[in-house]
Order: sequence, then structure tokens, then C-alpha cells
Amino acid sequence: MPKIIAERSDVIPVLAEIFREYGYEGASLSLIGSRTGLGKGSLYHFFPGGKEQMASEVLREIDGWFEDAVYKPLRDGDDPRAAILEMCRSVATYFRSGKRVCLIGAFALDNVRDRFSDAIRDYFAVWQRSLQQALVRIGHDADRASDIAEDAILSIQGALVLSRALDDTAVFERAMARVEAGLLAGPGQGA
Amino acid sequence: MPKIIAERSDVIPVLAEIFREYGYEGASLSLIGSRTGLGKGSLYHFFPGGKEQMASEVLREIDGWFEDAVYKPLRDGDDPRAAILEMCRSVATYFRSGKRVCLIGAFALDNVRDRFSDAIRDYFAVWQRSLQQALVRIGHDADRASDIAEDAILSIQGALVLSRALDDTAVFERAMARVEAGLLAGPGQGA
DNA sequence: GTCTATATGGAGATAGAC
DNA sequence: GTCTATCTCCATATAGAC
Repeated sequence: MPKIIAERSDVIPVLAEIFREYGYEGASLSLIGSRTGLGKGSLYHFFPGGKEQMASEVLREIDGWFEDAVYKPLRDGDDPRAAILEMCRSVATYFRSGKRVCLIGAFALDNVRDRFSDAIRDYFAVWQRSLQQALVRIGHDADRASDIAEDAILSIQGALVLSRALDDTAVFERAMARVEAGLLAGPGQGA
Repeated sequence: MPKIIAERSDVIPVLAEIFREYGYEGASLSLIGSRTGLGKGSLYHFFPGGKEQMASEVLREIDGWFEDAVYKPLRDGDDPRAAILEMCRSVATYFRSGKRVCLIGAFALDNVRDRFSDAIRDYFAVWQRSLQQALVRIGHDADRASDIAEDAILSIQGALVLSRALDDTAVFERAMARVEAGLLAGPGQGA
């Protein structure tokens, strides 16, 4: 698995993938060194704060990606229905149908949670609020929109857990189909 | 946090709690030693296979508890509807309304997954099959029962992730209410 | 900026006295 | 069975030459 890293910004996605595969504690600096092609000297030059800083910046990068690609369209897009559909599509692609773990969800269950609790909370809180707003714009009342959004996000996270546990991407695909259906059922049809 | 450990079987639940709180890698032997009150000598006397054996036995204990308290009643109980309700109640109590992590779900997202993949898969597979059987006995057809069971289990797991991420047990409580409603809606009412 | 060498600590695990 | 002492290894992190 070669690399060729030129700029600092190129390193972050590689770090993200390493943390996803090995977890925070499992991602040793020597592993990071070999996967990025950077010696410890370079690593600490880029990230004086060490591994904790690396993880922080990875979380920021992930959060930024979701903000631009998913959250913002949900809140500000012209067509909330289209934004919801696009969210489902983006999420399925991003998580590779369940083959790829949600790093932030994994951190939430890990003992590193305390170290990154603000980033973890914000990621999910903003997702939930953004999705809720889109649902309100579709016609749901605020409370019900909040409930549906919460259920959708937690279903995605649970689907990642279960599809990985069973080593079966079909679990994730089915869950995403249910999520999409629940999100787009429209007001008046639900419970 | 004192201990007083007399028998080997008393150690397992303590180990389970430590793994839940600190994760596999985070649960160092010195921490385990201080929390159980056992020296390394005693620890290795009980578990010659070291930490990996400790975790294996913890997983077995958890699986056994669920088998007796949850899975078996779902499959063999006189009243499948009552068994489903009891499952929801047991799960909420067991996970302390989301304050307590599902160790097996956490392992599924961790890099230790490969080491315990069989135990992880079995735990969820048996849960899913048992719940499916109860749903079939309630009157659902097999395919739909499988779908509902899958969705319920993954919702519980996702609720644990999200309630921990947001540090809000209400998330878990609401999710369990939705799960229970979805499970007991009965055939003919669903989509 | 990147390297090699190294400091320092704690991990998992073992030996052997008691 | 439980203890202390110890082994080995690898973790994060640093220093300083280039």
C-alpha cells in the first residue's frame, strides 16, 4: 500500500482511513509512518500535538465534509426532498455500503470518547438538526421531524454496527432503504 | 471501587465492566489487576491465555446471559408477544438506558473485531433469528419478520451509539419506545 | 522538512519464592 | 493461589544532524 504524500492536507484522509481501520489506540505511530510514508520527524513537524492532534484534525475534516456535502443542503437547499434523497445516496457511498466504519460513531463507543466528546457531539447534533429542518420544510411538525431525524441517524449508525458484525453489506443496504422510505413518507402518512 | 473476589466466576462480570468502560486495548492488565484486586500472578493463573482469553470468556458470559434471558423466551416461550415486550424491558435495563455500552457492538466497530468475529457474529445472528421466530409466531410472514427483527436490533445498537455521542439517555428511551411499537404493531398494520 | 537515533514509559507476559 | 521481581517489546515522543 504505497502512498506519495506531498502536502499536509494530503495526509489527513490517509490518517482518517488508518483510524477507521485500526481505531485510535490501534493506529500506532509506526503504522501511521509506514502508511503515509512519513517519518516520525515529519509527522511531529506537521502535528506537534502528536496523535491526538492528528485525530482532532481528522474529525474536523470529516465534519467539514458532512457539513458541505450533507448538512448544508439539508438546511439551505432549494429542494429539501432532493436534499434528503441526496443525503441517503451520499451516506451509502461514503460508508461503502457498510464496509467502512463511521469513525465518529466508533469513537463514541470507545474510551477515547472523552477526549473528543465535543467533536463527537457536534457531528451528530448538527446532523440531527439539519435533517430535522429539511423534514419541517417538507411539512412535518417540529417534534415529529426531530423524532424522524433521530431515528434515521441512529438507524444508519446501527446499520454500520450490525452489517460489520454480520459481515454482510446487505444489512446496510436494507437499512438505508428503510431509512429513505421513512424519511420521504411525508407528513400525514406516518404514525 | 473495592472488590473482594473469591471465585473465578466472580471475576468475569468485573472484567466485562472494565472492557465496556475502557475497551479492549484500553483495559490494561494493571487496571484489571487493581479493579479485580488480583495480582498478575492470579490473573494468569485463572486465564493462562491472558487478556484475549479474558475477553473471550466475557463474550461467552454475555452471550449466555442473553440466550437465557432474551433469546430462548423469544423462541420457546408460551407467549411470543410477552417475550418481545420482556426483551425490550430487559434490554433497557441491561444497557442502563444507554449509559452502558454493548460490548459486542463496540467490538464490532473496533479493530479487535477480527479476533472475536465468530462470537460477535453469533451474538447478533442468534438474536435476529430468535426475534424473527417470535414475530412469525405473532403472525408475520418470514421475510417481513426478518426485516422487522433486523431493524429492531440495529436500532438498539444505533441508539447506544447516538445516546452516548450526545450524552443523552432520552435518545435511547425514545428509540426503545419506537422499537417496541414497531415490534408489536402486528401483521397487517405495517407497510 | 526529513532523517536516524534515542529517551522514557507502560504494555503484556513469565519466573519462581512463598 | 498469590505475591514480587523481572523480561521483552513497542508505544509515544524528542533531539539534533542534515
